[in-house]
Parts: sequence; structure tokens; C-alpha cells
Amino acid sequence: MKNKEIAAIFYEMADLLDILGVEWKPLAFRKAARVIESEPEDVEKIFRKSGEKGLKELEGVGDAIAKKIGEFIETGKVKEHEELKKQIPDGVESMLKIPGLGPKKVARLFKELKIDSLEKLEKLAKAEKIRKLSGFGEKSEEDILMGLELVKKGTERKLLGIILPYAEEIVNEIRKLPHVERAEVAGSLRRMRETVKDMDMLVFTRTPGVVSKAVQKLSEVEKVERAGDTLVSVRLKNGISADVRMLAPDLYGSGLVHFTGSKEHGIALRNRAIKMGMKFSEYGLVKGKKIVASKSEKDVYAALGLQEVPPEMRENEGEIELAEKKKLPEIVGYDDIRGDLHTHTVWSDGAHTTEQMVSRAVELGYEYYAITDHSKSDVVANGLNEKRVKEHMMEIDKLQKKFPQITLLKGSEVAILTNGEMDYSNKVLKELDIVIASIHSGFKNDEKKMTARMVGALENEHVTFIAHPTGRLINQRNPYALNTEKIMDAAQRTGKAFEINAFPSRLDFDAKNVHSCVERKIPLVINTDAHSVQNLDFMKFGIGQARRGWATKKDILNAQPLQKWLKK
DNA sequence: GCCGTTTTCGGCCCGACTGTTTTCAGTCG
Repeated sequence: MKNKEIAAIFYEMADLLDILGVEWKPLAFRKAARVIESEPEDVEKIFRKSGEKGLKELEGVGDAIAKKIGEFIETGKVKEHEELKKQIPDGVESMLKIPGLGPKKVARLFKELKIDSLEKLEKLAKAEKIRKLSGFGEKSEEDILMGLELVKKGTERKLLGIILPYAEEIVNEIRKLPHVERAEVAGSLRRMRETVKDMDMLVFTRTPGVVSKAVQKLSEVEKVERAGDTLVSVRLKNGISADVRMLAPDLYGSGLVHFTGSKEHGIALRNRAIKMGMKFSEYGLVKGKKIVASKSEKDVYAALGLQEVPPEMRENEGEIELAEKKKLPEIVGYDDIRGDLHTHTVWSDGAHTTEQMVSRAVELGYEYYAITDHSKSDVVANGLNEKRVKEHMMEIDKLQKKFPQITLLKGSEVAILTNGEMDYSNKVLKELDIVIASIHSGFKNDEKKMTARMVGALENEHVTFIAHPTGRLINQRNPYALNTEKIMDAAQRTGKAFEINAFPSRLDFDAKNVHSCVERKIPLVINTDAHSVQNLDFMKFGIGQARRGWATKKDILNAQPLQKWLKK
């Protein structure tokens, strides 16, 4: 799959063309890059099958770009890209990463001061040489030096599961401020993207100036970066930035639509408005001087002739076309999950007892709940041998009597060994209600071997589903070398399910793979993989990914009554 | 460079804030 590589080249070309001062072309390259990046089909496949003509079917891809894609597939290079790179040193391009420096300023720093590296930029900023350029001043130098620090610290995206609860806390603080009528989390957090760069929040008030000042004084604020009457940008104590936008209460709907994004979804909506003789911004859907819709999101979409699109689907990946035909899927809701099927206790590497975990499951209102500690070969996780499995089962039987309101399922997260066999014999597996198959060793196996291990597990009649199927850990570990097509084929053949693991650093399968499963009608389960009572609250992050992958209730086994899907 | 229910040429989403300006360009989301 070369889509990502090709997109990266076009993104880079756009940056380089920007620095050269070329107009509009960068826009076209970025658009094509975005389309290619999010295209589920392999563009190489498209090219091999139907040539440049096939590529041109893609939105934003015309003659020139189709030709470049073909060139990359054939030669591994794009000549124009190589030539651009010769004109602009890498160091110049990397200056774009500094907040406040865009293509115009970077071009001038390069041309007029011959700055071609971040080191040189730092040196000249410290030597107060940059302020001599017209349009730059003392503050510009300060900002550059601060920006350099940020770039050095790394600009890694933060985990949804860490940031969303924090953002919700802050929004709750804001709701308590005087003159605030409503406040909401917006942006990529509201769309439940697996990682986020910053927080967007919306505050609805009739006195934005007053609220702006109060927000700047919140205890979590470390530094105010920008402040106006409608927007406050702050850096919080945990190092993340937050944009707080103030709007009139009547603009609740248009404001939320605008600031929830995605950017691409927003652009598509605005273009649609223009075609309908209107204009759309956070200030409402407007015809001439008359506001047509602004109060609720539903109003705004309706006035555009669309069904209301759930935030998680707003990526301009076909949802608008479906909303137009009133055919949006009814995606799974945050209250639809009836039980968690992947949880740990102190019997292996969990922090809480079986009883503590079950009590919390009851509090969460689950109908059923599976206890699935690690199997014997996962020694570091204190995996259970056959004897302890039996003992744990007896404990679960006792707890079942104590908690009749919930159905307890005896399970295990069973390792798929490097030789492809399951860690317990079929005789043991047969005793279990839920058998999770997962890979915890031999991460470095090649694609063929790894795929075979997974397929083998899917073919075992006792296996219920595969946990965290790609093994990726966000920002820490890449997915296993794995042919996901082949394991999905095997799941289809055997009727087995895949997990959407809701653990913040996993979110595995991700939304893209979820979408493939939904299209192939492969069942899914959403689980927290909780290792503590608190972890059981991770469920919503998994549901978010399911919704991003357009999964409906009937695609998710544990959104359905137990007897509908559990054999035995 | 792409694209077409105002266009095969001439547009290309929209608005806020900052710094360096004396009215606005550049950057950001």
C-alpha cells in the first residue's frame, strides 16, 4: 500500500511550492494528498488495473497528478519533487514546523539571511539579527526561540483517552463561570479522533469580553498565547494548547458544526451552501443578510438538505452524500454496550480483585461481563496455569451467586504461541465461555508467519475473537507485520469476530479497519482490556472508534443480548 | 493544478488574532 508515501510526497511538494511563492498549486497538491491518504483502495492497484484514467476518478486528481502517481509507482520517485528539494534545503522546510513561521516568512529568512537550518535560525535569533528584516521585530525573535523549544520537545499528538477527560473537566469549570450559558468540547476531540494536537472548546455567552477574561484566569492555564473578544488561546499546565471560542447563544448549532470540523467536512458544507446560494460560517447559514439556520446542528444540516451527521462521521469520506440521500447508517450509540468482554483481575496482572471488577460492572449497568485473565505462557503478566484457571472459575461461580443481576462469563485471554498453537489445550478452551486469542510474543515475526498465527487462531473452533488485532501502541510501537486482508478473509470464513480495544494507547482495530469489517459484515466486539476498576470507563473511546468506522449496533456483538451470539 | 446547475477560464472556504504596521500581511485552524 503506497497511499501514505505518495500523499507524503505531495504534502511536501505543497510546502516547497509554498516557500517558492507559487500560488494555488500547493492547494491542489494538498487536496490530492488528503484524498489519496484517506482512499481505502491501494492507488497502486487502481493504477495497475486502469492506469492514469482510473486515478483521475479520484477527487482532486487530474492529468498532472495522475502522471506523478504513475511515475512514483513505476520509478519510486517523482522528478518534480526531487527538483524542488534541490532548490530548497531540508532545513528550510523544517522551519515551517515552528508556530508562527509560514511559507512567506521562511522564504524571506532563507533568501535574505541565508538561513537553511534550525541551528542557524536559533543562532541568528539569539544574535538579534532577525529583527533587522522588515516585518520582523523583537517579538518575532522571541516567538521563534520559543517555537524552537516546542519543536525540540516534540510535537507528538496526545492520546484521546488522556486528553478528552481533561478537556471535559475544563469545560465543566467553564460552565460554572458567570455569564456562560453553554459550553462544549469541539474539534477532533468531539470527533473522537484517536489522537489530538490540541483542545477546542466553545462557550456560548452574551458577554464574551467578560468570559474571555475569566477563562484566562482558570487555574489550569499556564500561559495565555492569544486573547481577543471572541477567541482565547492558552497553554495548559499539562503542556497542551486549548482554543476557547466565544459565541452568542443563538449560534449554538452553527458554532458547533463549524468548530467540530473536520476541516474537510466543513469545506464541503461551505461549498454546498455556496451552490445553494448561501454562505456558511460559525455565524450561521446565511442567505443575503438573513440567517437561515444557526440554533441547532440539526437545523443547519436540514437547511442544507442533509440529515444531521454524527460528529464522528464528519470527515468528508462519503457521509455527506449519504446524508443527502437520507441514508446515513444508524451508528452504535454510547449507551448500547451490554457487557465488557475483555478484563483482567489480580489473578494475572490486574490491579483489582474479581469482586471489585464485577461490582463496578454492575454499577455500569452491564447485562453480562467476562473475566479474561492471561494464559500461562504470559509469565510476565502472571498468566494462569490450568490449575489456577479451574480455581478462578470456582471463584467466579461463587460471585455469580452474589451478583445475580449480571451474567458472569468465564474467559481467558489466551496467547497465540509463536508456533501458531493456542496456549491451552482444546480441552481447557472448551470449558471457557469466552476465548480471546491474542499475540503477546514474537512481535518481530515476518508478515507471512504472523498472518498464519492469526489465521490459525481464527480457525480454532473455541476462539471467540481476536484481541487488539494489529498490536500497535500509539506513539510507541508499530502494528505487527500482518496481512489484514487475509485475516479478515479468515474471519469471514469462520464467522469469528475482531476486537475494538478501547484502551487509550491501543484503539485497535482502528476506525479504518473497523470500516473494512463493517463493509465485509465481520462481527466486532468493543472491550476495555481493563486492568483496574477505573479502566472500565475506557469503553467510550472504543465506541468512538466504532462510530468513526460507521459500525451499527448490529455490527457489534456486545451491543446485543448474549443469547443472540454466544454459542453454548 | 483542478474543476464546472452562474464559468473550458477564472476562480479556488472563512474568519480571528498578532506584530509590525499606520491600514494590513501572514499565520492559524
